[in-house]
Amino acid sequence: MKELAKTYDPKGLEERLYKKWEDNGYFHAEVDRSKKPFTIVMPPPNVTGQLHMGHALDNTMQDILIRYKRMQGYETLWQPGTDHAAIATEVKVIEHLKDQGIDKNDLGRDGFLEKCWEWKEEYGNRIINQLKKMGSSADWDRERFTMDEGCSKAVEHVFVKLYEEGYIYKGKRIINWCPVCQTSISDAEVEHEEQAGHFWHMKYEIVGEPGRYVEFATTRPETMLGDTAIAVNPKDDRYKDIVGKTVMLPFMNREIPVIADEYVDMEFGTGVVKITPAHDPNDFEVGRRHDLPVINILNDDATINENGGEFAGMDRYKAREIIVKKMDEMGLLVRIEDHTHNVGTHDRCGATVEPMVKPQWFVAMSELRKPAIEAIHNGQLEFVPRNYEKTYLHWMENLRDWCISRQLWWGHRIPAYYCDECGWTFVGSADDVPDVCPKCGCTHFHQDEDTLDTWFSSALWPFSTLGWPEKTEEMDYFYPTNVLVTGYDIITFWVSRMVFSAYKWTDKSPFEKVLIHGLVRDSQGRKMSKSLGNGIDPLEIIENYGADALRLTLITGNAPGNDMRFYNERVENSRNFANKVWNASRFIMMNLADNQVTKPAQSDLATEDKWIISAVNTLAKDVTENMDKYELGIAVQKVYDFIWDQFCDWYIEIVKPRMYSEEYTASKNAALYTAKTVLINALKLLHPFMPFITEEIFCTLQSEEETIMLSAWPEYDAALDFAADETKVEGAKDVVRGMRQLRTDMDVPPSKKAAIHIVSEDAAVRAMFEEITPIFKTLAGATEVFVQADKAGISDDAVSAVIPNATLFVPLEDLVDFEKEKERLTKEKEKLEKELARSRGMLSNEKFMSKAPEAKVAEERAKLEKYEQMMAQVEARLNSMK
RNA sequence: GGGAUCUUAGCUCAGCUGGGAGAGCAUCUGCCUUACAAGCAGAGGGUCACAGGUUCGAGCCCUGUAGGUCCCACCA
Repeated sequence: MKELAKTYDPKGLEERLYKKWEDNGYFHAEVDRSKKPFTIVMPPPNVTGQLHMGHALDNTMQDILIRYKRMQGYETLWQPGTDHAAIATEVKVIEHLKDQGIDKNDLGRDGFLEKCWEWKEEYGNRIINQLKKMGSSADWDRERFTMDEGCSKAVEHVFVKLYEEGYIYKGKRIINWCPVCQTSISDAEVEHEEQAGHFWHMKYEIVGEPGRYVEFATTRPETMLGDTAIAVNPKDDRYKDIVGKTVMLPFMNREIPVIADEYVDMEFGTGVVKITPAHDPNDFEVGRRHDLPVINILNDDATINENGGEFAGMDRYKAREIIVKKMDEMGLLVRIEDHTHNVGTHDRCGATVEPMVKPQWFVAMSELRKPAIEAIHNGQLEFVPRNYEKTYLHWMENLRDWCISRQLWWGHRIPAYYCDECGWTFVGSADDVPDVCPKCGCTHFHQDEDTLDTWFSSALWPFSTLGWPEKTEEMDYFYPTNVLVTGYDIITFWVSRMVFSAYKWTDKSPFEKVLIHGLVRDSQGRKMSKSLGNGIDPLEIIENYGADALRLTLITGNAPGNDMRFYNERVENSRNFANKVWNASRFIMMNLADNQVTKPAQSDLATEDKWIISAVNTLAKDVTENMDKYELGIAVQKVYDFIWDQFCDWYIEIVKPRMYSEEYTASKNAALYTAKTVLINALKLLHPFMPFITEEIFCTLQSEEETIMLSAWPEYDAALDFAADETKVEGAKDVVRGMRQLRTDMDVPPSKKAAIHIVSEDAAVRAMFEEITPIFKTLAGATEVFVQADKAGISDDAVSAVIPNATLFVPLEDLVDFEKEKERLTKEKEKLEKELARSRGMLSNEKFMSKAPEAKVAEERAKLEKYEQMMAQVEARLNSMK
């Protein structure tokens, strides 16, 4: 067997093992009807993105689930791919071109797209390679891209169908416009941020009644240039008489009507609102109700356009300043109030969004969302944790139509074609565009300039990646997928849209569960961001500590849906654990050496052997349960505790003398066999979380040809349940701890002496004591252990029999501080009293007795009996000390 | 304004359907014991935010209060 280094060094090893896995095709999934499928579709990272902690967490969780299910014998497909990330990529490419002194518009559409594809070729594999460094066992043979041929076909198919069925329409509606990116954006892409601003109280003069004014307040004075009405509440008596009259709009010298609309809140401000249908979503609605003209006063870059009269060409904020000044000069500015209000900003660039009226493409949501809402109510779709269902439902229920057109070049171009002459519209694939316009007979068509929102293609991801709309074997076998793992931040962007799309096109939910995780924050709880420069690079962590340590850190101590803080001390602990596993394995391998270990007869197994076998058996059951409930953090914590606290700190220590035996005895064989098998099972349970180190050790123990990846997940085996031995060893541990404590208190050197205090008259307890004596001998320096039989309990002879090598007996009273002991016993008594009350309470409770399973009742009875015994002993001891 | 969520050890956080308060880090003590000092054996430290309620029993369930975080939302 090969020698292992003294400390675990993941460098080189991870790369080597990953290559082995990939070369052997272990990640690859095929349609195999003899097996049950398990599918996860990977949230596609931005094609030109870089791995950050969010990806690291997301992918680790998915990889854990996939590896777990794979070991359980499922045909596991982890479907990977990348997203073209329309605006994110386009912005990057534009910046890159700018550095070279090239302007996007000079290149033209085709030239620019060529650059984008070049960019994609150059960086497209970067993030994939980074995901591989994490150990991700995705089926890379099936890697997809949202703009590859198949996905693009799916997108076109969906667009055309939705259009034909009337769900997609083109309309002049108010949309969010980003003046910096020069494109429309959807509601979900707008972030509202509170900003300090002003409330400008101004007034317009009523036409025909010189000297009479209507006062109102606004946060955006410049929009007055596009005002087409003044509105009051119809119930507002203050203004009843002016409804129907007109007021004079300064600068523009336009008469605009005073209208009455329920939208106006009488309590707020002066109860009067200026109406600018072109630049406010509410005003737009009001305008529609009253058939008001829509006057757009802004250019695409948010400067005032020719409709703004004398202000044309000015920046929006400059215009605001001057308008306020002039209004003041005209005596139309009443006062200025400080006011904080919510301003919409573009989540990509941070620019203040301007509501604008533009022709855009929309998806009508009111019908499509229905099954997606119903899915939660009928349980076809479940979130983990459940409370995110509320977020999802709330969003779904309050949804407006989805603006899907973007004024970008990088993306799926809208498959709509217009006749050059008459504007007749054809929606369909390029090949089907008619040669002659059926309306005017002209033969020239041009395609819509806009592209689709990047989430339009993402919405189809769970099935477009499996070949849909073609009828594929994959679609039939792997779909619907089992679980989607993603952050709560994109439930609205992505999850909701996948769900309604899936119901529309496949008639079912795209996944059974959505496992939600939180954000990875820095050590101070801040979001990791480029601008703060507080991002921790996962690759750097991998370089310094290894991928396993990173993965463990991301999963430990984190509950689904909760944010987590990331800092190096936590990774160090994970790294230390990896080292612990490494060294424990190394120890076992050293002792295995050239010995031919054989399966021992059950009679050769020592108490501690059965204990640890039983413990790992129970562990497998518990961990499996946690995994099935997606409690990954709890699952790995249990494995961690088992390996470190039970297996290393107790089992290996207990068993050392047996292993050191020169002669190859049955006892040594049993210890080696037990250690090895328990280690292998523990490694398997750990493998989904820490794939590399477990594979390396597994292969060293077994053979290079094998892989832990495809080994069978440990299953609970009732035949390996040795509850009695677990109890014995747990008892022995208690006594050993007590001895250590006593020694510390007495300041006795470890090799000198110790004491065991037996408080039992029970022959069975004495027998058990005898059985576990080797443990005391090992862990407490046996040959010089001092034992004092309790006065009420065992005779000195009995003790001698138990520890034949004991050389000296010292009366306990000489070792123990009498007062301290009394204090301890009193506390013990109090504790026991509480326990007794609890136990008696439970057993006398009707509900508990009638509902609790029998085993639980029996357990409680046993406990009560035990407590009663202990109580009697404590009381006897206390009395004897008086 | 609506909704969600959190408050547990000095710090960061677990705690699954109510049934003996936990981990890591930090602190302190003693150990280089032939797997591991990236280690071992221990210790200290918590009115589980506060106040009520349900229960034999509450960190967990209910109500209220205080404070924090996040999401959604058109108050001009």
